[in-house]
Amino acid sequence: MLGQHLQDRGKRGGGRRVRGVDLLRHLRHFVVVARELHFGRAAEVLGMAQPPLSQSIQRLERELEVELFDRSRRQVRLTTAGQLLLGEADELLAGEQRLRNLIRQVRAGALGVLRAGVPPETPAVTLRALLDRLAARAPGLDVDLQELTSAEQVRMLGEGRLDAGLLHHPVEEAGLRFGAAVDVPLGVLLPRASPLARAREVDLAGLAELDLIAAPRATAPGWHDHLLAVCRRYGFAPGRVRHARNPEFLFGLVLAGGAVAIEPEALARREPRIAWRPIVGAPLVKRTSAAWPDRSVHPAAPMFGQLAAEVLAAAEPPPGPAAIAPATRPWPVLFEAGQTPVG
Amino acid sequence: MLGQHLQDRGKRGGGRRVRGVDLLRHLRHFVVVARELHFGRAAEVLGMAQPPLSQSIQRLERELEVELFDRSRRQVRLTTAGQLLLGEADELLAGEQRLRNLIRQVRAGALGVLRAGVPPETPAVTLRALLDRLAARAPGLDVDLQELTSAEQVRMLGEGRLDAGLLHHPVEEAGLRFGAAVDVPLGVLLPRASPLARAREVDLAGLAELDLIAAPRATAPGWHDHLLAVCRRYGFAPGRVRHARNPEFLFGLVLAGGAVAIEPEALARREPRIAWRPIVGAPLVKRTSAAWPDRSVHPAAPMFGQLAAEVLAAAEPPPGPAAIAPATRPWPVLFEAGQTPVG
DNA sequence: TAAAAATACTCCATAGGTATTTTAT
DNA sequence: ATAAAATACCTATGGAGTATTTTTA
Repeated sequence: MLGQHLQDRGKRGGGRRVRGVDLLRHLRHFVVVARELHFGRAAEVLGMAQPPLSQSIQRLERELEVELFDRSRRQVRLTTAGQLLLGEADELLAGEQRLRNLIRQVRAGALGVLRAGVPPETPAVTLRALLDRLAARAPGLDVDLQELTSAEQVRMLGEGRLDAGLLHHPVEEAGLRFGAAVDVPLGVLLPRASPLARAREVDLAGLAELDLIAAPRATAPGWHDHLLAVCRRYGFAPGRVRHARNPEFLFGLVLAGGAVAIEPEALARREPRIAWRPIVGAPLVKRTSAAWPDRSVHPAAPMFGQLAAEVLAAAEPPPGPAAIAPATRPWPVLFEAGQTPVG
Repeated sequence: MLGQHLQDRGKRGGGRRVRGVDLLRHLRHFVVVARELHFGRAAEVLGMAQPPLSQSIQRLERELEVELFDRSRRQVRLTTAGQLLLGEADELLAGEQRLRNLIRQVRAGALGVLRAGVPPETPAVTLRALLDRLAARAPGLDVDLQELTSAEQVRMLGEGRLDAGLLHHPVEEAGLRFGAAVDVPLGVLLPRASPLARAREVDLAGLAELDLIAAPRATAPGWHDHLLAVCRRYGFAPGRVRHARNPEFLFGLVLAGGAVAIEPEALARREPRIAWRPIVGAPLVKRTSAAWPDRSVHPAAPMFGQLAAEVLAAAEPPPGPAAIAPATRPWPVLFEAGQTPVG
């Protein structure tokens, strides 16, 4: 059996595929033919002769085991399979361009500075962990971390004055891409002395007539609207909304009585006189994720997003590993009988 | 100049690249080496010998003109560039899998049925146009169009009982992907006889004390909350929200007086006794886009999304071509000095 | 019969294999 | 001294070229 290349030539169910084809090259050919619907012109566009282009498409069709064009008539037409492939092929080729652009930017380690925003309430340990991990993963990258509200980050990302941000959802802005999100369950902050603090859980409807303490709407408008909408829906229509820009003032308002805040448990731990109680039915979570612009992406922005998600998830141990949001990668592989070609 | 292969061999700024490399193959190699951090083991995983793997990585490094690994010590380490490439490479390879899965599903034209949802208020002409285009682009595809509210669609998409939907934003649901969105400006529906209808535009604050007519919240919770939040912010706190499930009842409530609806202009055209007036500052648009599940994507779902966006945009002629939402493709190429490799 | 795609063949560089050398611990 | 990667060299095949044939409107 030495040196015997075992090439079972069974046509279906194990085609021999000794080496496979250069898929990206063939797809580049395919999209041009699909656009021109004429092999001769397409070959001209591609700067090659017509016969090898015909062969290239044939190879692709054999590789994918599907007919892409209908050449039964004089006019070439796309088959349904071809139509569907065209969309995916465009995406894949765009992905190749993204990758090459990324590398071009990063060449020679000239990463420069990543201007990144984090929410103002981020604890120092989280910042520290984030900076440490960035330094470990991308030596040579300078990180300019700034404390900014979600609204400020959205604005600065749009203006190109920020490369990446860590912000609170929902954000309706177009032109942004988001990394993995982390959901943190919210509860009610009460004075320990409050009668409401005696229960293990608090019902939002039971807060009626109290004021609500929240960051000013301009800080994160999407979140602010969502918070109020959910409160109202569950029967808590706050008499007034009191604005607190920092935790200290917020604690002061809570301790003064007559008002509650709805925040993550971690925040309450900073002030021993304040109790945190989950909300019945857990209707509110704060979703945080990294964001960066659609275009002119800083090469390290997605890495920042991934590390930020890891750090946030680690800072929120209680619900176990389930706290991490659905998609670690924005575009996961479809898990459907997919064998991984590996040669 | 006949047949003269012009191959300038300048090392930088135009490397000769007679044929280029099979990027996907090399990236498959790269990700395994990056995972194992050991060429020998990686070669074993890949089912190949170590020397060609070393060469493969070297070729990739030459192709991208960047160092990916630090082999100066006995332990192989990723460089910063390698770290960054790893993320993009994973995505690109995931894209390849998506593409191959798509083709596998579509092989032999066995597309089956696309179960698609559309909003109940969709006009018949729009439905007709959508079905016609789908039939043209994907002969052999059966489309099962159902009129469903946004909330129903989200639920059914999650349960796998729907392949694609056309729904109203915002939708916070995880596990969904969205196609191109279309924004339709909203205005106020008033009885023609109303004094408010005399002005060219209506100020939301001027509606105070009126009731608001809207679909029940359960129809599209995200949209409902957004609508009320914006109304309140602009000084229109409706005394009551009256629920109308269909246009006829909505018209009836408007004509009865004492209540207004906030809807697209197209809706108002169905009832001559009702006037449509834009809102000062145009603070409200209805954003509609197709959605489909993250995983187990029906092969025709993205095509449905694209066609739906085209049809919706065409049905909304006034603002010209600018009505189409930002990203036609979810992940556009970065336009940054990117030359398209075309050979 | 004419335009257009497919086939037949030739050539070369990439991608893989085996044997051996270099390097860092 | 040894594990591990790099280098040297060989082979085969995919991808592109030119010349020619087949096909359909």
